[in-house]
Amino acid sequence: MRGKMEGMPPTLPVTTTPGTDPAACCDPVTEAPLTGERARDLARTFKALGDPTRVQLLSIVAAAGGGEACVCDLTEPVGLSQPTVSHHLKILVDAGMLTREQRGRWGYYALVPGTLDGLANDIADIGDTAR
Amino acid sequence: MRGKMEGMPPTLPVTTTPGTDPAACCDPVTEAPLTGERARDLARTFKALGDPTRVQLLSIVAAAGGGEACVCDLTEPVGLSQPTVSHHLKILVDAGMLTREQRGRWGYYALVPGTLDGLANDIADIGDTAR
DNA sequence: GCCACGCATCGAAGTTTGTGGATACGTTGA
DNA sequence: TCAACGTATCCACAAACTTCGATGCGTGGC
Repeated sequence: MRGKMEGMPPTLPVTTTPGTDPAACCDPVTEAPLTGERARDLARTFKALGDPTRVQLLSIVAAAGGGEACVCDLTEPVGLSQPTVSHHLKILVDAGMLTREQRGRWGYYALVPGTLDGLANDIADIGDTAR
Repeated sequence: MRGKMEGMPPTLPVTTTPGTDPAACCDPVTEAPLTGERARDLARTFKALGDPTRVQLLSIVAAAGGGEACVCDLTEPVGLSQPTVSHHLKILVDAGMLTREQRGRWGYYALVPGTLDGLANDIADIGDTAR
């Protein structure tokens, strides 16, 4: 399918480079937009942020004094059990957005410096492709 | 729990405002970081981007000539069936990141202008809270 | 009026995810 | 040495997600 040449594209301005087959319904992908691997990496990060609890945890850690927080200060704001909070924190650590450091009895979570800015840039880049 | 005052915070610089109970393991949340509702909204957007296929679709649409693409040009790059691609596109539309317009026989998908930049700013804001 | 086409929707199967109770592990204080 | 504490891990279960084949709906050409 998609190989017939009956209907022509209606009103499209067609910015395609001359010589391209005009039989398609619209311009095919002009430039390679994102490799599959890059898309997978980005999606992995987005999935880690795809839960309200984790977004909240991340922002709490970011807003905490000293830039770090322990689990005991995180369970109450999100209103979930301690195992569940630990689970979410592990996902954020595995995604490379938080670090965990054990000091004495407590485990402290802190933001990994560049990741949020880097992610913001990646998102803006996708938008810039459209121009 | 978390109300005992036995173990004291080890080496924390403690930037807390004086008068705060120093018995906690670390500074509690100093400033309200993100309302639950805001976190939910953000997470909803992130979840929409939490699939490699959707990230790829978004970037293909962004990179397409004219800033829009029809389903017939999207199924092949992602290597999935047409119903599945339609499903992913619907999720992106519901998330407010794409628009769908029917012109003649074809349905065209295009980026919603401000959303990606807005999302990039939101992410950067969370990071800015930390520092 | 009929058929071909592009695409959305429906139904179903398999997988992943969120959640909490129970429990194990390392640390601290007695 | 032992008990209490802070957390991570294990287990189980319900809910949500991804995927595709089948089907329905609107548009366009004959």
